[in-house]
Amino acid sequence: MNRDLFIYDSYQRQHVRLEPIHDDAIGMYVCGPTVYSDVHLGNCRTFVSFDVIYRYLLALGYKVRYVRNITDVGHLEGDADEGEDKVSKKARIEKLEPMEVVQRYMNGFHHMMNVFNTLPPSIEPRATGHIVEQIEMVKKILANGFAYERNGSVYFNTQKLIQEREEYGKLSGKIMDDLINESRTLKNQDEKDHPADFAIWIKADERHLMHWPSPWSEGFPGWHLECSAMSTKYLGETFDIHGGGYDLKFPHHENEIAQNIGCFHHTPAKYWLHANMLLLNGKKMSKSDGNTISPGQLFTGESKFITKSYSPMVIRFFMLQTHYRSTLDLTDDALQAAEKGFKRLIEATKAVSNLSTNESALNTDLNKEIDQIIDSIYSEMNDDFNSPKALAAVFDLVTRINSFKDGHTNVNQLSKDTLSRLQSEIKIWVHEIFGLKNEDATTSGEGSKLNGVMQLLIDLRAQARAKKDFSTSDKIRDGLASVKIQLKDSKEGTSWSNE
RNA sequence: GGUCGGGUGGCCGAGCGGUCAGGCAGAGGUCUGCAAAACCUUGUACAGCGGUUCGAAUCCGCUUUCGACCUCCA
Repeated sequence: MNRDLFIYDSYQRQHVRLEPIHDDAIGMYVCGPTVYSDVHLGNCRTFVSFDVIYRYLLALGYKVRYVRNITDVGHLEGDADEGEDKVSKKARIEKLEPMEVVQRYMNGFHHMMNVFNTLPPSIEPRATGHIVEQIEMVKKILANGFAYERNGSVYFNTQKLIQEREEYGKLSGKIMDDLINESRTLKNQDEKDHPADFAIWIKADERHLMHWPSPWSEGFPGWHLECSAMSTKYLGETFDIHGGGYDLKFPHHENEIAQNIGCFHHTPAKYWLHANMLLLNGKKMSKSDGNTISPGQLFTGESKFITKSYSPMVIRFFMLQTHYRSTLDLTDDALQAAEKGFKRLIEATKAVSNLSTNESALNTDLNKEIDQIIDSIYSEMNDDFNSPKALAAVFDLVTRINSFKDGHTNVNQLSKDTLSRLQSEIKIWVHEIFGLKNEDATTSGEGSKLNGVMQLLIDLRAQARAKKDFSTSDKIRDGLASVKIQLKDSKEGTSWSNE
């Protein structure tokens, strides 16, 4: 197994070789969603990106513990620490229990992750289930002198961290002097010693529906604290990979690093990975100016930004055609192109199973070429999970498979070993690593019935064609076309596919 | 205003010092009863202006433009 994997670490700002802390096991923490509304399509891209990373690490034979949290308390509205808790607010407005809000949107999130065929994480901890751990962490940070209490709330002392460790701001590229000086004029009315300080425990006012007892007040944990507490609990004080969206770099990840240093005197993760944003027609998605589209709208086609509906796997394929660290521009044209490309990929993945060789025309050069292409898929992916390049190599195989299938290239040039490697590797890549599944219904019970019906029609049409009864054969083909089933004639007979 | 990251052919997107990205669309061809599918061949590119280099899409500087985060303003 080729584990010569290089990744781009946002913290060091360079490509580095992935060297896990423990030889065969990797701990990976990815910041999950705050469940106070429907999943955003941009979130889906982030989680699909990390899903492919997770799947690839598994394919390399690593034992991966993938922890992705659910934020169900503590994420406040607005920038400041005095905003209202997002979940709490939604619950108040809709007159629901906070946990009803959480459950509803968490279910929706899980459903969408399933629709996009992402693997569930190994552990999916919730912030509200780890209040005790968070309180313990606040105690430690206080004991270490990196936090102070004001009227029942506890704040992290960023200035002390800057002075003693020259650390705060490193991940996000903030300049410490700016953090010290520029923000000094703002919001002096609150109880923090310094505007850059942030709350790790917040005293609940009467509006807050969710609160817990603590040594400082009846309150709730700050948003950033949950990730520090839960990653430590499940992955240890130091683990391999910490991931999340680019927009979480500051303040969320920066504050997380601060908390871990304040508590354990070192940063939590060896490597930081950040997935880039999804744009719509060249602009960021924003609900306020209407430049937004939901996964549901994509699947139904009900949006002014698209001309038709697109299936989840087409969207997933579309996402994989771009590197996870690049912004991705969603447009109708691009989706249409992705749809056709995806279809060709899936058709070839199915067709490869039917190939067989008798080795009567062995061609060592060709066998070597196929082997090299397969190896290159791995080496492309080893370059910071370069899925677009890996896909390009897979398409090289697609062309060759189709050529064998049509008889343009003699399949008997292949050795049995090469063919079986080709057959298994393309399925590993398409289905297991890229997580793309065949969306045809042919594998289900109804599907196999349909297969029988289709075979009958194909046979009848073949008979008609043999008798040069083209009006009958065309009637069958056109009739099927009108229900979106396409017939494809080839030397080896007729096959069919949806759309 | 600050920090960081981008501007690649008709569209989306890799590449980041010298060699083919890839997908989709376009053109020509093969196969086919006709189609479709598939295969083969093929054109058009690196925001602009300077500089470094034997050689730059790739490095440096400036200009312009876009995005993210922060800030400001509301």
